[in-house]
Amino acid sequence: MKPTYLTRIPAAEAHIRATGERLTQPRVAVLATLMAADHAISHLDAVDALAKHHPMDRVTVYRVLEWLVSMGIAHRIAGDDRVWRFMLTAAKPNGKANTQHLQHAHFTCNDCGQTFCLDEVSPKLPVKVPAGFKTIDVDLKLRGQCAHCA
Amino acid sequence: MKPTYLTRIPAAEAHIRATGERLTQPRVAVLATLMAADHAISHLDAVDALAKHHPMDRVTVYRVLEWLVSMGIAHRIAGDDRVWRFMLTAAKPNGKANTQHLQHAHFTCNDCGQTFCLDEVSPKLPVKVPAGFKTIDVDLKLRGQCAHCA
DNA sequence: AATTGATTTGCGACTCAATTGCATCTGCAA
DNA sequence: TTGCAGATGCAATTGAGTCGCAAATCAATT
Repeated sequence: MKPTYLTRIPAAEAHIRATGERLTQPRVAVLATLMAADHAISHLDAVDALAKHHPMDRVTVYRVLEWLVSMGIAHRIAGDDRVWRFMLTAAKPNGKANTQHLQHAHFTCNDCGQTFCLDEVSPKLPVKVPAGFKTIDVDLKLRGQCAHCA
Repeated sequence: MKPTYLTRIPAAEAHIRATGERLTQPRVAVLATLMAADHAISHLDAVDALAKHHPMDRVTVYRVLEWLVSMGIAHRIAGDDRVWRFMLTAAKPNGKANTQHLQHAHFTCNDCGQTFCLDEVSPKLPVKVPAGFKTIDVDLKLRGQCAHCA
């Protein structure tokens, strides 16, 4: 069954409660929206999706998204169009759970424009940094065609 | 010797002439500025740097930068602050020429904020894409401390 | 050297994602 | 139930990047 906004609400509530922070309607609604998406969505995507079930101010959506990132529940991806996109930290196109936290790998489809999270990232980097450079964080971005558009 | 704006002008002129396109003052000045930088610079960085030797309209700088990218002379990097940064295609922190295909690997220093291009990128990707996904382009971004800030 | 015509540049106005300030509201604990 | 820190809504603002158009510039040709 495809996950929908409504079926995600209980899980969203539980997830937010687990943080120990305040449980608010906007937080539940935004997180449920994020959970219902199988790819990274922009702030505007979220506002549009929310308008149907739970309309709220754009600024609130920005702030909730930012809060979710600060809680480690979601992460932010810089798109080629200068628009942030957001995605659940654990979500993957194949539905597997997240096992590694060191690196992010994203795949953006040139045709439909959707961005997916990839797992199976090996800790071995294909690049050498110059002497004296110290790597702390890695972000790998692929572009091409997703399975749906191929 | 540290490359400066003035010493880069002849090389910039030659590079632009080699494209067969029109040789204009703004193109020379922007390219020389890019050549004088050992790291990726933003549009605003370029405008500020140019103000000293060759002030020009900020829109022109945008257009020249874009033109340099379309000519393959420079490339564009999406920063974490939603600002594009530009860099000579061949420039590397160690001065070596570009030899490999695994497109771009960049290193951004968390302390000074500068972005460098990395070479020695192997064509082996540390990630498996799901079945049906076809990778066309790759962009690898590292964050950490550069040699100067370590 | 002057003419011409296509490109490029400068300037102003504009777009749009994202942010900020502030008054009001709300979740939660006492 | 109440108090209040923290969250939300709304309006205004910021700042990178873009667009339209008139004026300037490059380079090919006479």
